[in-house]
Amino acid sequence: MLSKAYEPQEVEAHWRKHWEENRTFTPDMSAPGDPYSIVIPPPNVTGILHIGHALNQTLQDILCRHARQKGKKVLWIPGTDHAGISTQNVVERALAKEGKTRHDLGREAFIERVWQWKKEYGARILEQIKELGASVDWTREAFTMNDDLARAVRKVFVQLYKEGLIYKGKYIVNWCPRCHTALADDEVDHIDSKGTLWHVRYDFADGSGSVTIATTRPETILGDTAVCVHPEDERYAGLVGKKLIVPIVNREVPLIADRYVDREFGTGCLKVTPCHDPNDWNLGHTHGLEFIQVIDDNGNMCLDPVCGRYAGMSREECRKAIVEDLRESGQLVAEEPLAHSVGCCYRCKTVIEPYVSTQWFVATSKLAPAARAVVPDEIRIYPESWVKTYYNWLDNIRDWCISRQIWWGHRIPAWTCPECGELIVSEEDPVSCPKCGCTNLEQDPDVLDTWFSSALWPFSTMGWPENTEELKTFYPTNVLVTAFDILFFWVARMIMMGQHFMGEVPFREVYIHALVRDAQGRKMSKSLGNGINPLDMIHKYGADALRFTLAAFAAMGRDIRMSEERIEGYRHFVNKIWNASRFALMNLPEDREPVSVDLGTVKGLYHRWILNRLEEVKAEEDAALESYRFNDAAQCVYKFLWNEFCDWYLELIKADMREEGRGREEAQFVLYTVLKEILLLLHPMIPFVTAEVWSALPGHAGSDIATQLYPPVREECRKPGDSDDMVFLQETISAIRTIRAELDIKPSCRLSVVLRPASEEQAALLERGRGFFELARLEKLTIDAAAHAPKASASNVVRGCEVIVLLDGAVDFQAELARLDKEIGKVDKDLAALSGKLSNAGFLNHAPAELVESEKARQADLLDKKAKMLTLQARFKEALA
RNA sequence: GGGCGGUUAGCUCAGAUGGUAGAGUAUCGGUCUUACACACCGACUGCCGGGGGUUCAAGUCCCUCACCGCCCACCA
Repeated sequence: MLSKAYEPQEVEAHWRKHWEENRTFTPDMSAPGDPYSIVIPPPNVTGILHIGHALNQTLQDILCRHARQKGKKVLWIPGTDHAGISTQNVVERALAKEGKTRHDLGREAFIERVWQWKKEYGARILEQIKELGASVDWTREAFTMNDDLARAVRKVFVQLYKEGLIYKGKYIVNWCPRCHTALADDEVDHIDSKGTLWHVRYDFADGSGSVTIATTRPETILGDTAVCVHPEDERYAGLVGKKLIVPIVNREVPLIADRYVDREFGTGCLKVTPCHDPNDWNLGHTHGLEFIQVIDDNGNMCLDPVCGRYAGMSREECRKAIVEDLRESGQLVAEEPLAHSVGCCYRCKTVIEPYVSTQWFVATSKLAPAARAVVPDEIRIYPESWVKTYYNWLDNIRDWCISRQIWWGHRIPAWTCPECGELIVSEEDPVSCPKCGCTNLEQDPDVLDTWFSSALWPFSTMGWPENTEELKTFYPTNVLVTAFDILFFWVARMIMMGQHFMGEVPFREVYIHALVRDAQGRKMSKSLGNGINPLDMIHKYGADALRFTLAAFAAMGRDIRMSEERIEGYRHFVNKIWNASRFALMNLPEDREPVSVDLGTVKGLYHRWILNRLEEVKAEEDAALESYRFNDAAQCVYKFLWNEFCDWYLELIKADMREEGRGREEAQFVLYTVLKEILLLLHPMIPFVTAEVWSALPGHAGSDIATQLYPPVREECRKPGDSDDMVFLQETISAIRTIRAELDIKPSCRLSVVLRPASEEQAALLERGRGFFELARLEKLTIDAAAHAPKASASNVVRGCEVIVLLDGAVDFQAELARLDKEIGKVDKDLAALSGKLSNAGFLNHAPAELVESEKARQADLLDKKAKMLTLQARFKEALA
């Protein structure tokens, strides 16, 4: 027998182990069924599971489990990402504690150290994914630095190089002086900050006056090689072409003109430092300027003589010193505060330095048009609102800098010959220079951007470049589930690579889910310490409760504000499932399935009702999941189980269960059927408790719900008419309960009730449902249209049927009067709205006839109700008089 | 500077294709009615951000304003 309250820990551990040992989620390649596949967005090996992962994986798991139920052959590939910069940082920090740097170890030893670290901690995040219950195929676990993925990376690199889609060149790139590496444009975070705009006077060389430039970076003055204005700026008309003297360094530079300059900003006059600003870099090239580097790769002023006394200072120190010097020399004309955004390293938040260096690039600008064209016809993005963002990014894309000056990552497969300078790009390590035969080749020291290997993930994890069974069966994958923050880093690049190398998009659909925020709406982050740790939640409330909460709040296109109370709330739901199941098990045969009965012809109205509702819910959930409306799926089953199955159905069959006979057999079989199917409906969202209960069902020992199919449609159980009859009976019972509660009559006090049905049919229906009124705790029930209404009675009207509760002297008569007034007031309010509608010719002429009819019926019903209630009220008053 | 999203019950949020405003939680009242107090029965709460428009009908579609939040962008 199941314990009284659900205790998740043991149950979850048991099923996790069961599924892993039985390889339940490793697809049988020879099995029939359409393939369905997802690749997991690989979390960083350095990472620990945060709530965003939990959401991401829960949603994928729901889709996978549901697909299995629909008879599909499902492959969900797990794995991790080597996360170049961030992993290197983590290991470097560990080294720093030992007082060492990676340079003390040397490249090889350092990489060895990272692998060691990965071995030790890399499994941690995977363990955490297991705790969530993710039904991934653990036999196919992948890692972006594995040998087979490395082979894919090399092949892709070499081919793109040969096609001219990868090139090497000297450009100005985003440089993190702390991580000591180049970064891609999208790895730069722009953080708003308060800066200063300094206005500095530059004098003409011929002594004929001056211009004033505005800059936020005076330290780069040392590298100025021009001053630029807009060609049509009248303030500077006739001055273009003259020479100016750069302050501090006294360099003579030209005043040039370019339409790039914004006349409105600052003084409309711009100093040009081609080596230290991407725009100035462009100006430098179009105007043939001199390129002078003044800041080094550590963010310090170059030791080169050009920096003079500032050499060796940090950027910040130099800025201060130069401002002071300019102030002294009188060339600082003005300074004003300026709010602007500063580029920062997305990993360490250090201010980015634009830096000229030799890097490798992917010509994404050439790959972008094809990637753009497949949306929305070949790839559908949900919610659709992200399509625009996707287009916008691709339309403005610039080539992707893929080389990183770090050690941890896929080393670039390029070698240079020290003898003749030949550049060799090759899948296999070359032994000698094909041009001069030199054997002393040097491999490029850089590694690839982490996202380069991630971009291949959908096919590299399936064994590409081999033409594997997996690829043949499961590529392209069905859907990619991710948060929007990596739409660009990852999704767009996967599409490009998939198209280029597989000749086919990597997935058919993209589902962009919410970002999980804290209760104040802030992004959860380690630094804020506001994260809800999913593991804590799992340990406290169970994985099922966490998962269901995430699913229930995963409304499309909105962020989720997560708080612990919600998880606690849904823990109650999991417990409810447990207890409803316990009740069922107590009332079912212990060792065998109940005798089956024909569900299409069961007699009890409540059976017909619950079976009909079950059909509706099955269809509803299926439709919701098919269109990624996880919250709708969660909510419809939630309500069905709690408010219909538990609150009404289980209560109603208690009477049947008391004695043996046909009634009990019917009830047992319907109960058994409905419970089983509810478990199936819930299983994708709530895998553990459903698995446990399933295996406890009679005749189900050893059966695993995870391998069961979605419950089939039972057309013969669709009986909306019976269902509505049942609802009428429920409304009648509720009316009695409301009277009891509002008049403060103890539940233990059994009531006498008179029902005066509005029609023969209603009378028959009430008679048929007579037994249900036990739920209102009655002593005597009279069903008779002609029955006399005793004067001392409380009343209400349900669908024309008068509900009259006999009162003895103990009740508060004033309370009943007030209650009647309130009730009549409600009716009046509805009537007012309705009659307005129905007296509107527009409504009568334009609205669908069906609607007009039903509104008229409602009006008639309400008028009838009001009349009856007024009569009852008058009678009641008489009794008081 | 572009683009996107939000504004619904005290709180946190649902409300696909326009047709009587919902859930959890909180609050109030009652109940050990033998599956569940992680429960049950009932009650209460809403000019659906402001204004305008389309429509017989708008929380839902259009315009506009306000305030929040996010994303993108080479404002020196």
